Amino acid sequence: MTDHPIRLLLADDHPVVRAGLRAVLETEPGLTVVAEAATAEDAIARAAEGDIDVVLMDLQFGRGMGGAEATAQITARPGAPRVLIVTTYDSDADTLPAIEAGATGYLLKDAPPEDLAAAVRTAAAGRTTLAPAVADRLMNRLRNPTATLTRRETEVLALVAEGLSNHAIGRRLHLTEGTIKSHLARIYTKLDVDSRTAAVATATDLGLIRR
Amino acid sequence: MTDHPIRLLLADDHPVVRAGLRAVLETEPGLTVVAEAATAEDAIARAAEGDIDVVLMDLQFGRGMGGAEATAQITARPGAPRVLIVTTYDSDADTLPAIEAGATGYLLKDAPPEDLAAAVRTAAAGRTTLAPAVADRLMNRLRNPTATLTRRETEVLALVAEGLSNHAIGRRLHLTEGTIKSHLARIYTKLDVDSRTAAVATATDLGLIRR
DNA sequence: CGCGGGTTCTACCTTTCGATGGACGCCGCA
DNA sequence: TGCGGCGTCCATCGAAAGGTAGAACCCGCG
Repeated sequence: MTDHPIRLLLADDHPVVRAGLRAVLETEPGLTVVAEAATAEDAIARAAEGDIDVVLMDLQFGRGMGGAEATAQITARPGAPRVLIVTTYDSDADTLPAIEAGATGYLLKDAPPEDLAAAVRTAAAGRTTLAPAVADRLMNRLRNPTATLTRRETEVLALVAEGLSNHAIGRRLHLTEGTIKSHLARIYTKLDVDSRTAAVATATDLGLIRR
Repeated sequence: MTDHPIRLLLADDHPVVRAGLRAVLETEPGLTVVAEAATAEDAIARAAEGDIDVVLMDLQFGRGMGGAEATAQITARPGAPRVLIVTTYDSDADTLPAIEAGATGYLLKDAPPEDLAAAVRTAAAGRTTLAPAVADRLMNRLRNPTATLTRRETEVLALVAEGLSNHAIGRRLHLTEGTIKSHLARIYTKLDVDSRTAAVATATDLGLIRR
């Protein structure tokens, strides 16, 4: 631990949430909010100035870059601040990219204030805090490794999820209908399902495709 | 306008959001936060005490009742406070039930603080404020009236969305496969699609089924 | 009472899908 | 260098789903 207070940057597109984080964290001894950012781009620029210890980063910004990519860019620099994800969502599709991007912790916004402050201090020290729900998800991920789809397969499955027929997907991707069927067959075995709708259902559950 | 300050109840399961709303609204003259609730059930009980003018209500609570149902129960009583929805989401599936439940306004959490305060004053006066995105959605809804599915049809479509085959759906609902096909045919014409996956896609877009 | 709408069912035909098997090229590893 | 695994691509055939055209039942409502 250093002897100066921990300096925070709040990155969230919701003014109300920024005000709430500020209100909660500024009452804590040893914590100071020195800046706010309403977009991911602003957060990157502000974090580069070098006077920040911990960034509290939302994942979903209304427009522009997402929090995961911003996290990657912030942590890429030498001497970068720690990034603590504070978001509402805990789906697979969100948590894993954020953690891969170099986030030091992952909290949900329903966390009580004392947990939040504790996580900030932990992050400032370089150690990791995970929300229980996120930790569970990661453990499950390690226990049953999720089927990983190739680029082509996810591409095909995404179009299936939009309701396109095999023939239409083939035309869209400049492939034969037979090829689409072959890709789907592999997808079915990987996801352990036997129909396109079931594949879409489990893939969205696993966060393999959007929606 | 009355001469006493407008008394507010904050109903949101996120402590950070409650703190943010409190910080934003208490700096406004003529507004007082007199209570907070972390669950929909608490909000109903607190609103029944009669000393509240406006309830700021989230739609998504972690567990238990949702904000829409809580809104309905609060506004059902005589002399009930106004309910202003303040939420992150603006999907069809969320907005319409809330408005039907008697909400006086619908804001998104990315609203700037001054809009929030203005909406609270408008709500206290009994008039409606809608976020622009929500207003757009309602206008579109009026222009192209959404297909309405019967109970049976939504039931069938929900099972389709889970990946079941027509035969499996028939067994689940104690119906013939032919009946399922008949229901689906009607669903397709209503939604103007021609496949089960397309039906699931547009139905989820329209908020007719969950996920 | 008649009428419309929701629900259930039947039958036949066409289209699409899913299962299977095979082929080619790329890349890593022996 | 050769071999096998993997991603990609294609074709064939039985099974499932979709299109069409009915018909009957129940129930609420004018």
